[in-house]
Amino acid sequence: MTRETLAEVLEKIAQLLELKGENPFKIRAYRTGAEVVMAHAGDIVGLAREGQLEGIKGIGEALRDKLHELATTGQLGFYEKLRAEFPDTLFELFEVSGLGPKKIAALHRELGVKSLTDLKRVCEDGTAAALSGFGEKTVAKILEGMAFNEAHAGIFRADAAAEAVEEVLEFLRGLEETSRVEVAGSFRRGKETVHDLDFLAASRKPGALMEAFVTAPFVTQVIVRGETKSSIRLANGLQCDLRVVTNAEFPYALVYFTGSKEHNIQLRSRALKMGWTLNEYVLSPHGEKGTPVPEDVHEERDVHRVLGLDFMAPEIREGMGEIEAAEAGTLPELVAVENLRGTFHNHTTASDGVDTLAAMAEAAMELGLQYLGIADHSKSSFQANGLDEARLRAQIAEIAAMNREWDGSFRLFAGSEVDILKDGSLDFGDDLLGELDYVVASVHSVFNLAEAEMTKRIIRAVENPHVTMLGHLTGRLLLKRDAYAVDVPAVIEACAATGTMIELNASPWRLDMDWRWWRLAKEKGVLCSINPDAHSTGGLQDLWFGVRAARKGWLTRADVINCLPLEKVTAVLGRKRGRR
DNA sequence: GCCGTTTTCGGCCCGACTGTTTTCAGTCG
Repeated sequence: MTRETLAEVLEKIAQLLELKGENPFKIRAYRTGAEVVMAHAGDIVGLAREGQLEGIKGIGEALRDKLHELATTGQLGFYEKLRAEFPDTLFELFEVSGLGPKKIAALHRELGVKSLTDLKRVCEDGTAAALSGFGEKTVAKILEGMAFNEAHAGIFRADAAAEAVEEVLEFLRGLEETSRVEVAGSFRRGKETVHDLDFLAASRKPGALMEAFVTAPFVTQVIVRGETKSSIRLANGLQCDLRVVTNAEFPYALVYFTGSKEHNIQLRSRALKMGWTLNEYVLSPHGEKGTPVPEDVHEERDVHRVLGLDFMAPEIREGMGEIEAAEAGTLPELVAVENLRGTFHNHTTASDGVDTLAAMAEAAMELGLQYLGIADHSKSSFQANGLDEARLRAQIAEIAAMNREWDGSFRLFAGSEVDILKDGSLDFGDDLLGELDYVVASVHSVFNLAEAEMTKRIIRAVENPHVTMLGHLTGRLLLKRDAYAVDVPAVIEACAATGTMIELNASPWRLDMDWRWWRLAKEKGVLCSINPDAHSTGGLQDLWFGVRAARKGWLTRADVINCLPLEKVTAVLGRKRGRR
């Protein structure tokens, strides 16, 4: 029994109660319970088993008993009984944008809809549109939502992929048949989403290695089983390919299977010009009077070296000028996670975070950071329990008091993630914004403006001298919600003109602003802030995803404000206000 | 279903938007 399972069952119960149209506050109690279970600092599973959940806020008598039953027996009668009332496949419908519990319940009750297949049918044959509360537009929206999901089916965010990578790599590294193993493909290149995972191993006993791989505990399906290549599927549906080569082939194979395709094409044509032919296993003389092949190739960087190139980090291998730069010796020294000295844009229990100010600070110190910026939501973000003026002023005072305690060894910066309202004005007045160490301005509402209007709105916010940085520029949620319409280059231009930084939101759901825009931003002189948008202490770890995206955008430590040490960062935070 | 206290039950986060309605329900953030 794991923490995740406990929380999952509570969340599932909440969904089932929604379908039944239960009291919304009871439903919320189960949701809160699930969050509390996930966020609890101690051994929540052990406590549940021992019946020691007393005194945990959000877990009352009923949830206490249910968690105890679940932790001791692995089952929960109440849950099983609820589940029996609806088909399991009905839950797929919750993933469709525009469909909530009421509509799903109606579709199930009135039309016997049990699955996505049923849903599509009743939408297309007109029966859904005839239901009370439904209409043409509703049905069109549902079909649109289904099409979006279908278009993104089989794609996984980097966080889900990262967990799988860790598990598979650990397993493969533990095998005696494995001499070397790496993850390759788009995951290694730091892409924000992946279709599948590519693993590459070197071994003298490929047969035994393959056998171990296809019978590993994480395998739910063997798709292909061969001597040098096998494909399996994990429980979450992610496909993992393993290719096994010899030690001598490994550097070439790693280059080849890391890609990208465009990068590889350019590399191969470069090899041709030098009298070689390059494939996934070897570099060999090309044609009659081919060039003799260098022998000292043991690592990936040796492949680059013999081709007359500086080492190119996997993240920049997108065929976007990296080979030319590697030849000229002008590749940037990419930012690394160890370069980060602090970070901005983090939430606490004051708004919608699950950990306190003190806990967040503690976690930042444990990560070796020198400072942490707090930016809870502002009052218009009701759903996130945004702070009003009085609560924010209280938080500023609380932060000041904590900073006095630390005596300069660590610092919290008092900020706000202030809502950019529909017209581009901000949720707080300039007087209050002026009391903060820094301000992140973000759009959280009215996503459906026309591009010109949205662009104008954001630029107006950026022009406020108190806005230090722009939060999650496009509002996208990967695989869930597209970016709203906005002219990104125009916003970058405005940020450059006003001395406003742009956030690289490191949450694996966002990774916004997208890596494809950072080279333009850098060229314009816009500073980046890699922000985890952490809603818990664990969320600070998302910085890792942000750094990967920053590296894909060719950013160096000089381009990222939170690489600055504490003694230098304050001045840069205040630079925009100072230039008025 | 939880919490806090008024110690036995009432309050629990709010507003915009959309589409279906004709005054509001559902969804989303």
